[in-house]
Amino acid sequence: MCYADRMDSPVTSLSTEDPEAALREAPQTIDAFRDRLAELDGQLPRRLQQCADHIAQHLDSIALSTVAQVAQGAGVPPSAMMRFCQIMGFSGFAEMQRLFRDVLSRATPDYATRLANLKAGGAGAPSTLVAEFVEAGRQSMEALARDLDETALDQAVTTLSGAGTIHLAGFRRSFPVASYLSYVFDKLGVPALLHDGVAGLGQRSTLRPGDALIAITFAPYSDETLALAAEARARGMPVILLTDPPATRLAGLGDTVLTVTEIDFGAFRSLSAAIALALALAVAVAARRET
Amino acid sequence: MCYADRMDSPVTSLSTEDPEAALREAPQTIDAFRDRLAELDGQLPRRLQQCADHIAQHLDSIALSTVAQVAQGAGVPPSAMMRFCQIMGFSGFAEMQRLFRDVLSRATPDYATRLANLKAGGAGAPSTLVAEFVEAGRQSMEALARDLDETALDQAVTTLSGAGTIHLAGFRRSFPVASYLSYVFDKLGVPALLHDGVAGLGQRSTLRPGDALIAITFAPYSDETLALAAEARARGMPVILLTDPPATRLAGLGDTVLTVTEIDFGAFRSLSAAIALALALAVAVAARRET
DNA sequence: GGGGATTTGGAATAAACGTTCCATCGCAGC
DNA sequence: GCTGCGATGGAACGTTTATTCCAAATCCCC
Repeated sequence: MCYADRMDSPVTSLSTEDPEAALREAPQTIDAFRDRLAELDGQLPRRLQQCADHIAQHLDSIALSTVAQVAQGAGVPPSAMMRFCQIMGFSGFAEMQRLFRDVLSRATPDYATRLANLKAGGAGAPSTLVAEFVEAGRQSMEALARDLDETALDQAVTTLSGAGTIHLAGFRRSFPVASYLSYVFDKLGVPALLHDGVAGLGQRSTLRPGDALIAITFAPYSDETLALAAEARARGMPVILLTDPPATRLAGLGDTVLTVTEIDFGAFRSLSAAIALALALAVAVAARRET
Repeated sequence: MCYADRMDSPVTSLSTEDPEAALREAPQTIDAFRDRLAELDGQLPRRLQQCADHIAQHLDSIALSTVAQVAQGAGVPPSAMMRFCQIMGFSGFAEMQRLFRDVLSRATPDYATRLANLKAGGAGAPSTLVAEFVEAGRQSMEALARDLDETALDQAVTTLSGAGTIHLAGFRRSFPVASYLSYVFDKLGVPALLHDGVAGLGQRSTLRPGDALIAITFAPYSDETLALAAEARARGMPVILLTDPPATRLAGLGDTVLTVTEIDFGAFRSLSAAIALALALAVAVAARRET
């Protein structure tokens, strides 16, 4: 099947003085690790390919698992996993694991301790609140990375990069996101219009053919935003909805629905994830417009 | 096996029927762990106190270290560390470590993998941007937790909870933060006024004795915000500055200076940390006002 | 279909690590 | 100063975990 050893068959035989393939240095960073993984992909025997596939999808688990566990996860005997580690350039599993452990421990130098100390300030103390919001924000970020719908995002970028003016709608809780988008689009030179509802004046007449709308609203949804989205749709404009899951009630309102799971603390949400997604959207649109 | 006899063996060798100290169950969460640590503090023999002190300040390192390493860090022989684990209620170091490992692995289920996958989408791809902004936001959050000046925060809360109306100033990049604060204060029933600069109208006349100002501005600082802060000070109002470090240029402008290190990606910042801090500030102020 | 080479799985081995035990030490009360 | 008790440190032990090795299986090429 994938025995491609007619092509100079490099890789596995680290034996002699093969100048081309042998003597791989062990990856020093996670990125280098992934590069090596990609490079090896497709030219490995079956069991080793299983190792590679499984590891590629469970990078995190390496730091805290034993060979036996990782091997079982990949459906191979431990010895196969050992071979795989050596092919990757490490002396063995232990050395490979050290790479991931180092990253993990450097990622949180004293973060957890500090957070715990802040929390220990006592219920209601300002520093405790900061800790809680930091925690919520961090979790929101992770949820965003985990649950992002790349297809929907790509679609949104495509739609928006082809639009004339980009209209921005977001009230109440969502207004900060909308206003930041407005700022960012302005800096990037993308025509965008923030519907801010000042003085109760509508700006509906600015919705023109060829434009698009980004509507940002979280449950309980804002009537103004929904109305604006409906109006835009009625005029045949594409609508990008940025909301929280499940977006069932809004399904008919947007051509593209982007969802972010924002972890609340108390009654307030951090907006971190929504802003990060909005920012990425804006920069991607600007980049595609320029080309 | 060690988990089995945890059930029937009454924990450590703390004598027999001591009703006060004995029969400790092992902490199941990090918070419970810290509680137990605090409870034990001061009533331990010298070496064990050393263990407690060191561990309290290096909670993170437990998950990825061996007994020998932790013991060496605390300056005690491994056996002392073992005794400490048992006094904490665990069967041994392994069981204690499991608590921290579980937390660590649950904290990042597949986060790192997912991030790496997103990044691998190729430079400029929307998902790559999301990954970058998520990373930036997460780092900002950690920086906030690490560098928070609790004294300044407490001072700000005290000042604001005694104020009449709270004025909010933040333009351009800082406007989303200010507007969110405005929303939150409103929901919390705290009188607050957002200086939004609509139509170039000033709102300076609303600055009244007994009020306070929260001015949010990041380098390069916005002139409007600085001017408003100066005006407020001239009228004898307390000014809370929310800015990025170093705030040297602003030192004379605010009675209390709160700094957040926001990690940028490209030319844009996530605002996550600023919003988290602002949110905590608002909730703390509201809580103190009610009492 | 047979020969040579590679791959595979599991058993054997080695290392690391956690845990326990006991002799020694230090200290408080008598 | 002696006695008793807890604390201490290090060495010994047992378990877990990584690693190696080799015989059997598989595959490719001729």
